[in-house]
Amino acid sequence: MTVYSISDLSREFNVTTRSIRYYEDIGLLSPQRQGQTRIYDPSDRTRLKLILRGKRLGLSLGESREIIDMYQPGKSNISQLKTLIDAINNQKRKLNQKLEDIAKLMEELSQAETNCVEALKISGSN
Amino acid sequence: MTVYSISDLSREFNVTTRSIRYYEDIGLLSPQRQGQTRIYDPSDRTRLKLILRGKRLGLSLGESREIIDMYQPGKSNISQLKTLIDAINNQKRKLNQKLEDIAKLMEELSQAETNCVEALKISGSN
DNA sequence: ATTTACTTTTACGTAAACGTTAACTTTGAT
DNA sequence: ATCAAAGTTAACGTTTACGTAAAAGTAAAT
Repeated sequence: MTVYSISDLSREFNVTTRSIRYYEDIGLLSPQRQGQTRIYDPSDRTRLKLILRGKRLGLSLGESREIIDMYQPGKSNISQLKTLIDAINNQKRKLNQKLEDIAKLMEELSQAETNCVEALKISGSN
Repeated sequence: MTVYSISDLSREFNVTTRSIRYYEDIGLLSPQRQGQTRIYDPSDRTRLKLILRGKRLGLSLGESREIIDMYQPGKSNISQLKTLIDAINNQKRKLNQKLEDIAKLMEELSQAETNCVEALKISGSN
């Protein structure tokens, strides 16, 4: 069974140990302890990965928490499940908006790049 | 020539006037004045739209500024143009990372949704 | 044994991006 | 004329997500 120290994860994902402990403070992680020392297992590592992916997408830690919680429905009754499905579709809508935004930005950047290249040509250099 | 008041834009894009004035404070907008009152033209409106799109993508206001600046190369010499092209491609790389992240998240959410629907079926309801 | 590297808790500090009064002016409507 | 709605500046407050010591425990290596 693989385990990780806090600096293992810190190095692998290029985050400070301060951040990792902070994620624990707000309940996003809860590693085992060996005495005082934190011991992370693969599932902790996965959660951290999800948190960081969320960050890259501009999610707040709170939003990431919501999404991560969607993966473990736990002991849910029917109305809870329905609520969850709604929440999931909500997230999907937001993500689709982001896809749209990215597509537009990409196109505009390509246009800007073309303009630059043209300007370079005109200036007669390479 | 169309112009907008601050509350016009506030309503249209669902941001507070405080935010719009803040964007001006940090130099992202610079509307004309009619006496004290701010008057926004279509290009101001476009810039605001770009800022807000950046926010949805999780960009900081500084990052949005950088990108917006890419659209008006201004009076640039050759080495500046080359630097700009590099910067553009850098942004594109980041955006591709985001696309990847979103694709994974989407898939996982779909999986989570399927699990929910299955759980609902098993519980015999609809 | 002691240096070195890693870990811990505690706590104050900080940058970004606004929120929230307050106190005041301007302007269109009645 | 005056009242309400919208605009202004100025300034302090707040939340999020950590940064940055400080002081101390632990474990492996020399």
